[in-house]
Amino acid sequence: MTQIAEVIVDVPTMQTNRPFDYAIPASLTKQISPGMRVVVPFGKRQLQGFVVAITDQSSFEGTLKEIVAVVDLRPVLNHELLQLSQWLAQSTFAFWISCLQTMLPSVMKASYEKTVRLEPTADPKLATELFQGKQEIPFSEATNLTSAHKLLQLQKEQQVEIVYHVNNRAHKKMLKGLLPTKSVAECEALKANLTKSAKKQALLLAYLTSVAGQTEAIAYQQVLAAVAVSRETLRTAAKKGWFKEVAIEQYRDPYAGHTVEHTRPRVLTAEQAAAVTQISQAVKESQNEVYLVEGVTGSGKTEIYLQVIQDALKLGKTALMLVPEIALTPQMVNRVKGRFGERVAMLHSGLSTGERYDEWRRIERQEAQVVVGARSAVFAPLSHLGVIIMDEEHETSYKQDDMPRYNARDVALWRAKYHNCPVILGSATPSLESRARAQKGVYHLIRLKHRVNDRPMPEVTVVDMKNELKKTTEGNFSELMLTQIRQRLIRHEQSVLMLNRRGFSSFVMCRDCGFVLKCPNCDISLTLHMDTHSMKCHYCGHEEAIPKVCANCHSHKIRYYGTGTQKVEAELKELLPTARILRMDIDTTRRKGAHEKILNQFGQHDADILLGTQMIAKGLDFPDVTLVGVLNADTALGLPDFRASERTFQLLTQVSGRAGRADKKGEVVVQTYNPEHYAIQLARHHDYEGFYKREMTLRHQGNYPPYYFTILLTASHEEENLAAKKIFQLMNQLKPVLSQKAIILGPTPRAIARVNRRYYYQMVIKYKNEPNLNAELTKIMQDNQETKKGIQISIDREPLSFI
DNA sequence: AGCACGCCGACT
DNA sequence: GTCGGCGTGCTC
Repeated sequence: MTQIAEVIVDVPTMQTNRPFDYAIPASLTKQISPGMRVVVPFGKRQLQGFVVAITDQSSFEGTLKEIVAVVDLRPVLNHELLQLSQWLAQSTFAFWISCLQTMLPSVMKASYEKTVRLEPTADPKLATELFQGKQEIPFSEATNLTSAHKLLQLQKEQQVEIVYHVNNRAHKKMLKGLLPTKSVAECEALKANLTKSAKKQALLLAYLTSVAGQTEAIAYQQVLAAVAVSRETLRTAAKKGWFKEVAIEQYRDPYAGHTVEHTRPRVLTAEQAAAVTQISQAVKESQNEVYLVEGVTGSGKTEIYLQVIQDALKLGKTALMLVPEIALTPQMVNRVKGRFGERVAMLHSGLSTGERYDEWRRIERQEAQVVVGARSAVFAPLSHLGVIIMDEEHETSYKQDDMPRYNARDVALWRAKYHNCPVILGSATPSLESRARAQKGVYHLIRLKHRVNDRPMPEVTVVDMKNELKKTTEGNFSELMLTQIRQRLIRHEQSVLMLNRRGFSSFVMCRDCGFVLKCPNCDISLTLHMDTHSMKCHYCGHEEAIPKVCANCHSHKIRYYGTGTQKVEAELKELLPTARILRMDIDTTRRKGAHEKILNQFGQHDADILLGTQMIAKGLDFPDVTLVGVLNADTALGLPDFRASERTFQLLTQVSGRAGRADKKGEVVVQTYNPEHYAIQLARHHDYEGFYKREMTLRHQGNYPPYYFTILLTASHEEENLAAKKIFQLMNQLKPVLSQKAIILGPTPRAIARVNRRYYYQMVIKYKNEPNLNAELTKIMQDNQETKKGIQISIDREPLSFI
């Protein structure tokens, strides 16, 4: 009976979002298995696809086509990851093929090429005129020289053939090497037969004697370094059969040249030790539990992670540790590499595609048992997972904002369930979703109340910028901030200044009283739309005129708010001409490695002040930094997002953690127009629990997460009215399916309504329990593909940004 | 996504 | 008459 493979083909559309059946030719039956990539005919073309199952019958009525080739010797996706891909596709409303591809290094995605090949029977004139003596030319080149029609005609006349190529872009770095085949005795015999003048060959044979019996291949490089013979001697020796010449696969080592200092486990505090004991027990007993580790910066979360990993390794299990991209600093990498050495694989955006592929293969071959990486590392092909760790669990970068729109936290929880292993979610400022689950007892809450060595928390001073403006002319620096920076300059200590760029000039605020215009229906800040010269709420669509006077204090100093890093740098240079300033923002860190370079410079005290955007809030730990200044704490508060307070609290807490070390006390100065705002006041007192309680009350009142689930639906079209029409139609389609308890916000135009010549309209569904919602949303995705007409629809489950 | 098929207007 | 524009439907 012929075997049949169910294949997901590389065509990301709704119509092809299902397995297609292919016959497995007899020659391939032995080597093919689910999780392998294959090349299959699809229409006229050839495509790459993934075998997701093997069966012996098909419901397809026609005759099945045969699989052309198998790409992999071994499956690139195991049973777990195949199942995960299916779940991911369903839960994020993405194409299955997109999910399969995001789980693998990008080089494993096929590239396609279309060429025209000359048939032997062709007119000789064609060979010179069109093909210029070549046998095969790219299709695009052919159409440049002649018309597409003419080519088709030539194809019908069997003068040319149109060929579709599927290229594998992943290339392994190969080295030539030798594999010893002769025994010691054989080597001695060969040596005895040599003429006296054959000194080099004698040397080589002596070497071969020393490695006789070794089953591992030795790279030529290594041989040449050990023995004074030339490449040519090796070549002739190989011909004579003294050894076997083999190709050795070489991993690109992204850390070559870096020396990593070996580190030992540190002595734990009582709190840390209790945490490690509890979690390691769960690792040992394969319990699928989630531990939320809530601890301020400096409470030693990383050491807990490392020791739990160590315990997992001792049990022969593996560990996955996820870290936000910006926190993957050399300091962080060295700490893990220093502890586990060769057993660690790193996956982050700093690697070249080739290096990433090599790290992935080291994991896949079980040569690495610990994986540290950013979002996509959650798909690392580790088997026997003992623990999954997600540091800075609240970070929004764990959510991917294009297809598939997955949150690495959900994937981590899924994998932990599959492997029956614990998950550690760590943060100084947990997301309300996670903290609330800990409250309900779904997660175990582990609170670290003390810092290692009982270091005091830095003192935070809040400066009310409304008063400052009355004192001086408009500027970004308060008197206190300047005094503090000057003090650091005198003491040869360093300062870190953060300019919050979130919500840059998108909202209007009164400079006298800090009043921000809010929507009367939603209690969400209104967004300034310069295109329509109005203030809009893009939750409910409310619109009003841009105010000329403050509705609260009738001041005329109401304006949109924001400033750039360059401007601040210039201002700072004028105020403090002697200070050496380093600027770190998107502009100065665009080049690869620039980020690291700036931090190194600052670490070597090449500058007194580091001025930057949010990116400086994480991962940097410099002993001489005793002042952290936040220039504008409240810009994010003005954002039309119910998570605005949460973000502000998290950011302030995080930057505060950058100030001061064991020996030098740190200070934090926060400038704001909203000094009484609870997010700022509670951050000032390092009171996460207080913030959690306060914010939960507000979320409860506003019917927001974690009390409600959310879905963001977006429709876009080049013509505004068509996009609007579609979103209203979708709302009408969904309404009858939803219960009375579901809340629909909108539809409204998106804050930046037009992007890339397309208009965007969106609506938000808030719900608690809607059994029919998933099916209807899936239907919407399918229907839309059939009646497209230029309309694009996207569905985002639990979006982290509503802008 | 491509590619074919089909139908319509604009030309050698 | 035919070339080439794009709307529609299919790919195991």
